[in-house]
Amino acid sequence: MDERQALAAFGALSQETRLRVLRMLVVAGTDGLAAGVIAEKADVSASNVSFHLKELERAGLASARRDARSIIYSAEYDALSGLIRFLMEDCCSGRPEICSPVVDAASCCVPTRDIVQ
Amino acid sequence: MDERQALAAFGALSQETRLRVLRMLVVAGTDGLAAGVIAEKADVSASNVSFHLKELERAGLASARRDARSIIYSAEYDALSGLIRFLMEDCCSGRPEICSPVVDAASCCVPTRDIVQ
DNA sequence: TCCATATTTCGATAATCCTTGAAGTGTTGA
DNA sequence: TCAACACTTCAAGGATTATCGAAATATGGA
Repeated sequence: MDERQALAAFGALSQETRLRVLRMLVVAGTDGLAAGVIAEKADVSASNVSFHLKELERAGLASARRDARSIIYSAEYDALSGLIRFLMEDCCSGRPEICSPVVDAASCCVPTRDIVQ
Repeated sequence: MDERQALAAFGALSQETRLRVLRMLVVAGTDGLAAGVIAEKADVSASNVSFHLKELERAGLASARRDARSIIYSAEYDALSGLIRFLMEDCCSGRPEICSPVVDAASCCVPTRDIVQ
């Protein structure tokens, strides 16, 4: 992830509806969610959710595929973890001790003793 | 870090000058940098850098203190790591396997075997 | 084929954000 | 106290972003 992509991603996440939608998509997993379902869950109009989904897509944080009449959106996990790594590079550069709380938080996901190398 | 703070932080980081300035501050460490130095490094006008520094401050990502004629800005590491944790919660919620690349990246900072508890 | 469904695109408007230069505030040293 | 310095604030303008409703596109079923 370069600066350009990071800027786009931060921009995408800086809007309330979009942040909520992305979180929905993350929870929904690889199955994704139809645009209509997202609109309903987020309580916004069809055209508005479409606008925001496009923004998330443009930023690389979501992707779309058609399924019959619906268009299914899903989170781009690689982009999300790339963004986290981008932030961590900032955070850690020159100051390794800063990141330990983050690493602690990460340990909720993957037991630290299982990380090899 | 709640949604409100995260939105503000993402907004702050979604602008090129601000992202660069924050990275400078992170590298500069707790000593921080004077506004004038930042302006020069970032190649923007005094009033413009002041505007962006205020935004970073408002988002909780930087703080200011006066030192003689200068105003010294420094990165708020807690906010930064809070933001990373916020993103990780999103990323991991329901999908623990996603975070492993992030944890790998984190291991560059703190040797995983040193994390106790 | 025709209609209903699901979503996107468009055009207009409102809102927010960024930039600039000029004026203002606080600090130091002569 | 006055001038220079370091920075901030202000007001105005331009640029980008968000929202809305209406019209357009694509799909599936009767």
